[in-house]
Amino acid sequence: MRRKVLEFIWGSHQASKAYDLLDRIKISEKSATPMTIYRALQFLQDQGLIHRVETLNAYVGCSHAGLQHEVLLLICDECHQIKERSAPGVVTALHEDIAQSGFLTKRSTIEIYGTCLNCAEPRKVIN
Amino acid sequence: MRRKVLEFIWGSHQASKAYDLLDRIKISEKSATPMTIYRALQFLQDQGLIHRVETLNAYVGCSHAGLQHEVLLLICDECHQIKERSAPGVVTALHEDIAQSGFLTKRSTIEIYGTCLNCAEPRKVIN
DNA sequence: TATGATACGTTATATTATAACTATCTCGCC
DNA sequence: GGCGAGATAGTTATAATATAACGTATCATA
Repeated sequence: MRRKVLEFIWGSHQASKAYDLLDRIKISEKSATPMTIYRALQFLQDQGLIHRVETLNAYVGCSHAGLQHEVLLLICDECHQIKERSAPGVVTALHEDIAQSGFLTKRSTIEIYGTCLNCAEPRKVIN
Repeated sequence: MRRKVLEFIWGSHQASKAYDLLDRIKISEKSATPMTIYRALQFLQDQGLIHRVETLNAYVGCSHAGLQHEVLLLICDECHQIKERSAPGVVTALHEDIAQSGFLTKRSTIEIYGTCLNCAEPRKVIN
């Protein structure tokens, strides 16, 4: 079950919605309900295999599975593809900056919207 | 209506949930429904008077109303108070770093969880 | 064999948010 | 004064997202 959910999520560079996953899972697993999906999603998050995209109420595969890391998601407004970026330097700088105000960071959600390289320079692709 | 919603939100340093606001508004405005609240919230966001806390599905007053700014929320796990921090330097650095990979940032959501100064050093308060 | 842990099934419900249509109010303008 | 346009709010219904609570099957192993 969990594997199937993971495969669906990994099959897309866009974020997957829980109920869309449910619809797809139901084709082969007739007994699937929302619980089925949410349990799988919880498990996969616990294992660090997927991330939840908070701004979209959706889920995306983790590109650095296994490694502990700060999550920084770049979400393209045009193609809706999501890239996970590891920018430990800047993120650490951000945390240190925040620490100066006396706030002890435990975890952070950073989701950035804009235009990805492919969508910003379509000519490179067309010509 | 909008003013009342804003007052309720501003009356707390914690995030306000839409349906909690609804319950409170209903005391004086019997006709209030979810639409009432969500319309007010939308308006207040458009005016830059409040921010949505994506990780909590909740809303918090903006401490820099009127100014255009990157939003960076510090959320304390202990007291649940939320501080809005403007850290233009680091956030700009983050955007520039991301720009190097060819991604053009339009907007970002940054929500950081941890322990605030008051909760981290309770002795300062007690002694 | 008992038993405890794990994964999944099942039913119900909670929580968050929007669609679509209607009504009212205000204000400028003829 | 009366009319029309835009803004605000009322009303009804429903969509979308997520969890609670309890039941069942399987399996390793003490």
